[in-house]
Amino acid sequence: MEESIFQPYLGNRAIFKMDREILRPSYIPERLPHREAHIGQLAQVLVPALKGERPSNVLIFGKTGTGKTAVVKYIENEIKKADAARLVHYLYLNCEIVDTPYGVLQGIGNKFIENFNQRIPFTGLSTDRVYSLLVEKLDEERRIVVIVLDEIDKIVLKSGDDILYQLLKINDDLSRARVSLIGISNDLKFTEYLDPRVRSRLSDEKMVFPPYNAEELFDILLERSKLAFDNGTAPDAVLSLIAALAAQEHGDARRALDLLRVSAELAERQGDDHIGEEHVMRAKNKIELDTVIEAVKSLPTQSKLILLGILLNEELGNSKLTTGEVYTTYRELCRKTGVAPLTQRRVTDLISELDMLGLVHARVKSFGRAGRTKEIQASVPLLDVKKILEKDEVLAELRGYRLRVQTTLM
DNA sequence: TGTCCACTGGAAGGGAGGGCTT
DNA sequence: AAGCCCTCCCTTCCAGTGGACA
Repeated sequence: MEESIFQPYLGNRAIFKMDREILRPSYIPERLPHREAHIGQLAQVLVPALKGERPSNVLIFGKTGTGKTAVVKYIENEIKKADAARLVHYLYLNCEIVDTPYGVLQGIGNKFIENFNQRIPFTGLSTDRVYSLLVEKLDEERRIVVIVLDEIDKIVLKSGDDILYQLLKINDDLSRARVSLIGISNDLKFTEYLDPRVRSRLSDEKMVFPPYNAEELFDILLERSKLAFDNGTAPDAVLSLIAALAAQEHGDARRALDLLRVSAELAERQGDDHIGEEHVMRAKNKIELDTVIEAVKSLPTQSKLILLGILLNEELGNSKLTTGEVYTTYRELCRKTGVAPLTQRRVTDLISELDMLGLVHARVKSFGRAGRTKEIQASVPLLDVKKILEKDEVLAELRGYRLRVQTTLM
């Protein structure tokens, strides 16, 4: 056999029995422990579709990693297996990715157009045109169309509920096809932002997915590790530890599975034949740091400048800042790098975005006579993140830069 | 009790960049 | 080529505000 640089790492101690995809959250297993009841409930709602009747609309609530998407995908597979599957079109759209009215209509429409040349373009048409095209396509056949809108709260937040209103009354414009909606939301209060008409139509049926507790997470992990590993690779004690850690993070099964997968990868890389608690702890740190680093890397330059400004202040022992201070520093960094500065209004929004990404803590606080403003504090490891920021071409010239001492007094 | 600071965050709108239609 | 349309990223403008201090 030929020598290969991969040779030493191939073969001998493969810790994964099969494909490691099994431990990715996107993998849909044969059984979803502790979600049997939800599957049953949703199946019951959707069963009319198999008889050619329009099912009720459904609204599903639950925090991240509570199995919402998994259940919905599971049902999709089941429907495809059924005899009447031809009549039923089940399509899934993530509104965090397609987050504009135009995008949603275009996305749905294109699932019904096989001919590439006739596809709806991603821009150029008016939304009304796209809607008409969609109606026309849907109505070509007698069929039931179930549209799953995952992260439906995201689109409402961004573009309002007009698009939902339009989709909810699309049946009035159809003569042969029928459309049902399944909305999935992380945010329990999301219906408060909806127009009452939209709210009542959308939530014919409601389902709530509670977070998993530690025992339930343990069962999920056990089930998956049986598929992914040989006996003894992932001891119960390790699975319990992972379950306990993930239970603290609001019962997020996705976190639990990621933790198990990364732990296994670390063990494998180290040449161990089973996962130990130390792998889990290292995996936890690795995941946390990787998440932050990924988020920082993909920030636009302006946001990077803002974040760097906050970190440079922290370096000087100035860890709690006001919007004004952040903006002053930001202006200084813009001058140094020759970047055209944005207005303070815009920077306020970018700071809020950093907050939502979890890279900084920002909350409004009143200092009485001294005004009312955000109190901003970095929540990332200073040195690691600084190093990442300095890799950006524009920020590179700020390497080693120290802030001019502020004129503000203690 | 009222004042007043330093913003906050909504609203409206502009204009660049994508691309369709005629 | 001219005329539209949608989205993104920003700017301009501004009424509103929590609470320390006088």
